[in-house]
Amino acid sequence: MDSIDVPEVVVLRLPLYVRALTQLLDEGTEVVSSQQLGGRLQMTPAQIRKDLSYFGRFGKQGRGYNVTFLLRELRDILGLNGEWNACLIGVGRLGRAIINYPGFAPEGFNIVAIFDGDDSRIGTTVAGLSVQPMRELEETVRANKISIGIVAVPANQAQEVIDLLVKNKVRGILNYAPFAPQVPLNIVLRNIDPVMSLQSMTFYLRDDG
Amino acid sequence: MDSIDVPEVVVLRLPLYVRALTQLLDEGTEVVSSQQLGGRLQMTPAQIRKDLSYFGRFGKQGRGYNVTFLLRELRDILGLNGEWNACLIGVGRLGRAIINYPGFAPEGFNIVAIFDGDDSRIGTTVAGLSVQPMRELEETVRANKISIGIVAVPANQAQEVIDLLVKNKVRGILNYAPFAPQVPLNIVLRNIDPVMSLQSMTFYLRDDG
DNA sequence: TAATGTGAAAACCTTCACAGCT
DNA sequence: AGCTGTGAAGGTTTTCACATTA
Repeated sequence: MDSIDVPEVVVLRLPLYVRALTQLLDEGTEVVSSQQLGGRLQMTPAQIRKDLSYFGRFGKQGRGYNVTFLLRELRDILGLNGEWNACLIGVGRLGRAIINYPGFAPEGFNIVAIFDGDDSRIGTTVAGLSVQPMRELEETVRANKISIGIVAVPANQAQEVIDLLVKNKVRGILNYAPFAPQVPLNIVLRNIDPVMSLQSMTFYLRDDG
Repeated sequence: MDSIDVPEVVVLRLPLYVRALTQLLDEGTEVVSSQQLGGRLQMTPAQIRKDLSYFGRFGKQGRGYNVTFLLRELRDILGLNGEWNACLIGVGRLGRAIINYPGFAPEGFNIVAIFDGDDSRIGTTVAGLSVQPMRELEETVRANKISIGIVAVPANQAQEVIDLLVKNKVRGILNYAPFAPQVPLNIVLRNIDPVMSLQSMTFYLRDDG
């Protein structure tokens, strides 16, 4: 393998390209140049070409990129052509919003099990799934080949939930709890934290910025 | 002013420090070193010291940082010691989840008005606020000094909503719609996009990563 | 002694600019 | 003629390492 040396920032941008290309496809565009793509995404054509060059040569000189082809390649690189099983931990207000979010499934992310530490919620049904107790996590993760854990418990319980996921070989964690998790180096962590987003935004909004 | 030259990455990390310091304060810790803080946040002590040095000299050699003091300073730098008024556009499932999210208000972010383009929703009440039609946005934004717009409409309507916010002098936009918005340079945009987070995560989860 | 604050060095990332292909 | 792919240049960010100070 030679994908060892792709900068992480580049990987973070690939989904953006996937988005833009999907939209272009919907619009019926067959070919796109780095110039045009850059226009949509507000980035330089050179950056797009350089990013793509880490993975291969997808364009045609003088012409640009075939949208369908590039899209398939990028989805392949990101591992998006299969399905991913995820579990959700925490079925409070936030957790229920997450499980009802209609954006995951069409992209191949399936929440196949839900857990909660609160006994009164065990056995209730949310979005067609029965809420399971935490002690069933190990078995369920294994049986369902769950590789992603979505954490939607209160901040003060989130670290122990994350530790449990890690112990059970869940390597990808999407954390919605507003705190800074500690995870081993081999775990892929993504935080969804709107308050933090706002807190850095205000720096630029103060007085006149 | 001399804050002109603070790298954006640094500003993006400040809220993380705010988080960690708040937690330390809760735990009763009075003084913290860059070493300890780095341990919690999984970053190097040098980076923390360098980041802070853009804004002033907050520590004491041989000792570390006074938690209360540093927290207040950082909140000041970020403009978090006052209140911020925001409006929400889109009161579908996602919008309702956002307005019911209990994390905003304690941090000084108040959603004071909600809008929707769908006539059937106008006048209904969500979380104590009456849903207003889009045409009232201009007046409401002005009257309530709204500086942040939270966008929770479907992707295909999001650009026009953002254009409208921009036209009405809303300079900060928190976008939940899964697409790549185009905004003028002076607008501060933050995207909340869990699917994109997952799509870059899977790159590292494929085969053995 | 212990930890900050900071120039300088190293690493990393973006942009340039152009050869080469269609 | 037009656009890609890419070394090299330029710029930015991180890390190092140490003088300095409580």
